[in-house]
Amino acid sequence: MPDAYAAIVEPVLDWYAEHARDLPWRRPDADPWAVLVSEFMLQQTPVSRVLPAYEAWLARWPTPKHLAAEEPGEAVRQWGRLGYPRRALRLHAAAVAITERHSGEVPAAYEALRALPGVGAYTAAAVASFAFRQRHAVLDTNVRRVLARAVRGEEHPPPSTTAGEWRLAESLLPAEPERAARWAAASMELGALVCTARAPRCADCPIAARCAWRLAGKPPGPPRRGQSYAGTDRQVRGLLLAVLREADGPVPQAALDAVWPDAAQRARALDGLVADGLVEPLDDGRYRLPASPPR
DNA sequence: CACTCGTGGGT
DNA sequence: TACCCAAGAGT
Repeated sequence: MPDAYAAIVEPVLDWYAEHARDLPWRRPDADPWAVLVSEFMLQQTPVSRVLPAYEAWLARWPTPKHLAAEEPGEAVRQWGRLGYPRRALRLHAAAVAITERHSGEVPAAYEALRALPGVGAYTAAAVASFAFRQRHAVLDTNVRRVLARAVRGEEHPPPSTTAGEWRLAESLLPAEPERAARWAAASMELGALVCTARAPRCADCPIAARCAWRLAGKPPGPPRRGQSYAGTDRQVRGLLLAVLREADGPVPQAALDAVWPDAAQRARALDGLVADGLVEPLDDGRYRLPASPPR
């Protein structure tokens, strides 16, 4: 494609300068720890629900060392109803690793970030880019959708990230690190605010004139199977963990039995929570949030 | 690679 | 109202 950079990157950067949201983790006082916390919370969770949880978390644990000194169960409790509570456990484990291996400072190197619990390719690139202003391809669901439409002419990106998507993202990366970091945030913001999954606002899009998908008449992509929830183990796990979160201390078996009628599924869900280290069984038959990290 | 893992708001 | 799906990671 001829000069995709000028056709895509520059208009999106200009658009971002006008339309960027004032999010707390983008402000100058957001240090690398704050950025890391925001990225954990934003994994599969909308911004609007993260905002209050982010503020409360950092008020309680302003540095990795503060969190590392706590029991992991306290992280799970503070996580509240953000969903996917294993993230809380991994964020706690990351704080421990940062304290032990990096003197309590969030590392700047991509590989060191990637080695932290709960930090995958996206989060490592995002923290290196947003907190340390480095040059990395930051490929989240928003960017993948923007590129799928604007460049590939398809409504949705593939189910899982492909090598081709990474190649494309890297080919568009501005040479200057600061500019690359701004592009990362800008392309995500465009996907979040304009090039949305459901009802894209093409009239407000800075690259609509060159968007391959729009120019092709917005052909609908193949149907994608939705994630079912009602009646699954995930729902039962959520109900069980909610009881433990809201209790002050250990909870008797009967309190957990009350949340779901199917005893077999209930047992399977509870076993899963124990296996994940989210719940600790006591010798007296009661259960509690974990007091010590799983080794 | 396919599957699992929470929760709640938007359409 | 019933879906759809949201700054993914780990297995």
